[in-house]
Amino acid sequence: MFIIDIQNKVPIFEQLKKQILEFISIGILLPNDKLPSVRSLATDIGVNPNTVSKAYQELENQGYIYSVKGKGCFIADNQTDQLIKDDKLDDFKGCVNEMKKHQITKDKLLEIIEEVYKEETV
Amino acid sequence: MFIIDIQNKVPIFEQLKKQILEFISIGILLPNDKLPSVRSLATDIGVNPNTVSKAYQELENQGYIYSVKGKGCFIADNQTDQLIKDDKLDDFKGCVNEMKKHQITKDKLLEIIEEVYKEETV
Amino acid sequence: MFIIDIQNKVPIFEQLKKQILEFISIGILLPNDKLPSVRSLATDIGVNPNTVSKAYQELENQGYIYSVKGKGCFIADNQTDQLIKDDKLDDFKGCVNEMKKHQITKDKLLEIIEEVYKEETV
Amino acid sequence: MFIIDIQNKVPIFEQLKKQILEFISIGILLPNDKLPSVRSLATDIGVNPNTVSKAYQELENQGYIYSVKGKGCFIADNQTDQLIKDDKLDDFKGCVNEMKKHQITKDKLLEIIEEVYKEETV
DNA sequence: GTGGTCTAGACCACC
DNA sequence: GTGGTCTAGACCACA
Repeated sequence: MFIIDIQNKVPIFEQLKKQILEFISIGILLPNDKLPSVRSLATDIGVNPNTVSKAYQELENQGYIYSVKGKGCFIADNQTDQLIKDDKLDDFKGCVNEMKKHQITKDKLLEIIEEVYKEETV
Repeated sequence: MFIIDIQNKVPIFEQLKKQILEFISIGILLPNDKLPSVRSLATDIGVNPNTVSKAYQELENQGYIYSVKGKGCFIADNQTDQLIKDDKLDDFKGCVNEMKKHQITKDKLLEIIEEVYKEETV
Repeated sequence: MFIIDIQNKVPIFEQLKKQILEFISIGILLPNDKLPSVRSLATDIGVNPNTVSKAYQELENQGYIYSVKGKGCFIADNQTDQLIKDDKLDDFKGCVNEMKKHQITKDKLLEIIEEVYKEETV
Repeated sequence: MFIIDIQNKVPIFEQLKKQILEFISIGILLPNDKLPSVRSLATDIGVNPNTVSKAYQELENQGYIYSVKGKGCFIADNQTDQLIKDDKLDDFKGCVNEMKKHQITKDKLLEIIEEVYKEETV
């Protein structure tokens, strides 16, 4: 289910977080769905349990999931997917600002958006 | 001329690289222009010369500048500004792909672009 | 395993890079093999860890190895040995061109090649 | 007459030396020919006179040229061109050894030599 | 434990 | 003066 790339510079726990958020955003993980246990997920993707634990803890601190002692971790229910999308849009805005700083024209950006959204989803 | 934020988590030498690339991209630094010397820039922005040196060396390895022992560092002359913009556009494309993955609509993105490009440049 | 000559004018980190590339080329170091840790190698060959680190980082930037924080450095897996050999052959071509410029005859070169390849490997 | 590339990593005085040796090797500069004066050559190619002087001094130390006070520098006459070619062949031998170390086959090298020597001289 | 960044201060080659 | 290399020793993030 989860794919992590050890060669990638972004830390493993961040990759995990990102994928979980993506699944929530898309609707694969719904509010109150149970996440895999730290230990099982760790062995599944071949990483240290501490790493999975760190990802879960950060997600919990940010309110995207909640943990129940002795039961596991679950997706939070308060418009989580919308919060995630807002975060992502903030990222996008930052990116656009970068482009503007480099004096890249609006048209170039629109062109790229058209191109990306025309492609079939893989 | 250069502003670095020592508190920021992004490494100082990366901040430096980014600003130099920005200046090239905008046209403030033109091909064959001389960059400040390692030592002078280091004292200017209050960091160790090694840190500036690392930034310069990485820029050189990436072909954006060239260094001449005993003379200084200079902006490379091969359409450097265009190469930088292309790199940036690649970043943007990656970002748009991210948005698409999160099932964010094209309209949202267009909206944000309009918003950013309407603002006065600071 | 690695031998560096501190007297030599070629920088230590370059000597290191060269030997690592040689080992990859020969097949002593295979894709995804782990390189010695920065610190252990540094003490082994009696240099500063920063020096080893610089060698590793340059090899990474050039795509020959990849590093994972908290785990170590590993040989890259994309036909790295072939890429290195191609680089070397480019060097050779440049060298032959030099000889031609100096109006050295082809026969002289062939003679030397025979001589070198006849010798026992040390 | 002389072409120096400031962007090149090899020091200017080395580039100069190399070109003078090349001209001797080819026969453009003959024994007892006069080399341009340090100052005139320096202004011609736009470098510091010290740099030209250093090149000349090293060539003199190595016996390729001789200087006469108040008159200038001249090409030495004792089989200079042959000495240069021998030096170059030593370089070539070193290069071939490098190739052998990387387990590159003799055939590959022969192939490249054929290729280079088939080309028209530019 | 690992690699990555940074400082302080030294020495060298080149111009 | 310039950039390039190296050491010693520190601190951080990641696993």
